[in-house]
Amino acid sequence: MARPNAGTKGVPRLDRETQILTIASEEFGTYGFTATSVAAVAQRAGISKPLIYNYFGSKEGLYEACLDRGGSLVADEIERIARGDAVGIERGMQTLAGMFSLLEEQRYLWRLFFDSTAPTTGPIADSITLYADRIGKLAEEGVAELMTLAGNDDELDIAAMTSVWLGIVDSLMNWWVEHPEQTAEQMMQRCGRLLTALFGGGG
Amino acid sequence: MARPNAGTKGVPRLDRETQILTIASEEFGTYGFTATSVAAVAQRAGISKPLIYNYFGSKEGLYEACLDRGGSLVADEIERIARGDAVGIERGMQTLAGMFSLLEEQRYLWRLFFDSTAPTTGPIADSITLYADRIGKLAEEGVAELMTLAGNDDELDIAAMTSVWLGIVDSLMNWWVEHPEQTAEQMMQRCGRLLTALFGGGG
DNA sequence: TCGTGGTAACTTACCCAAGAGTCATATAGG
DNA sequence: CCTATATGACTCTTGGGTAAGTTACCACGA
Repeated sequence: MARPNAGTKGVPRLDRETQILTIASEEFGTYGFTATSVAAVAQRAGISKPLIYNYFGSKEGLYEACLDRGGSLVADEIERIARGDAVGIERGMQTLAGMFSLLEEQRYLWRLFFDSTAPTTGPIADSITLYADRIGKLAEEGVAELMTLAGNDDELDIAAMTSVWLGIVDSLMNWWVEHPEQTAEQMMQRCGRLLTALFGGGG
Repeated sequence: MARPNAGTKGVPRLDRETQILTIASEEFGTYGFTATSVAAVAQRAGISKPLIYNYFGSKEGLYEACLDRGGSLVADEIERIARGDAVGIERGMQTLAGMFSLLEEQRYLWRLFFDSTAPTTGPIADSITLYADRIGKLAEEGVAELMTLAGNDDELDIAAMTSVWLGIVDSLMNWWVEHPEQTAEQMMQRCGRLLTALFGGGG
């Protein structure tokens, strides 16, 4: 039977994998794990579904590969900033600045680790936990420093504040996704003004 | 053919609808629109799937009914607080207090309006927009007041800050869901301490 | 230079499970 | 006997996953 194009493209596996991962990350990050279909990724990549299964094994395998690529990127950057000597709010602002400049061209990446539609058991959950914990741990460390400066070392307070901080980053990332024309630099300046308003407006 | 229990329960329609809505709201709020199955709701209610379709027409109809019940509840409360004379951070804290005491027994309700897996077109999207806008508008009003006090009236700044504020509420609600033993009163006191730490720790 | 066979890249057409939605029918009570 | 309440057993679509085959290219011996 005629099978037009079968095997005619000859793209090396690594190149193809990279292309698929880039597209898949964007789809997963934009629509979430559940709402993303493997067929849609294949179509956007201009290839057929089985090729993806051939290279990544399953939808979960594909998501995991996306996580591994994006996770190291984000976690490494946050770790780099954590090794600096900024503390309290200043450390938070520097982390934001790092995220903005790192993710300017792939803002959706942030959402991969906080996707509520991803499986909660199995290898994906493990991988998410790995990176979310790595990110969360650094966040908690920064928050704990801030709280200590204020004389508060209640564990639940720190946990709640960490959750709030991650929520703030999440909100800003989502807002940024919805305002594609905003540059990383503009976002950073905006955050500075918001902070000023917070401290000057009603406290 | 034998159909055990068909029609034997005799529960009045309104009672049954209320029971279904309570269960469905919890499922939708906990797992999201997509991940919730009508069959699961039916099973938890101890009835069959067709009865739900008979009363609510479709899965979307069921979700819409949940939104209508929960939306008025939440939006009314926030509006009540907005009519008070608190401004700036104080208004934010009062809104939080209102949410905590209103939703103590149904914390998942908050998530109904910010469910990323819900349809983005059709009647559901309209209904979500209706309530999310009502809530979002009040949030924006409060944020705008705060910003004005600080001498900032940039529209994008206000929009971003509103998004952050809603993200904060969202984080706190999610954290609360994961800490069922915490009372509304404890949450409120915790928020007070977090605010203190923020202003005392690194600004 | 020319087969020729092995392998990497790739596709069509299918299977199958899950879940939304429907139909025809059954029971109880006024 | 008529209506409201209720159900078992379907259908149909969507989407993850697979079997089996096709094409291009390259190494290698005659």
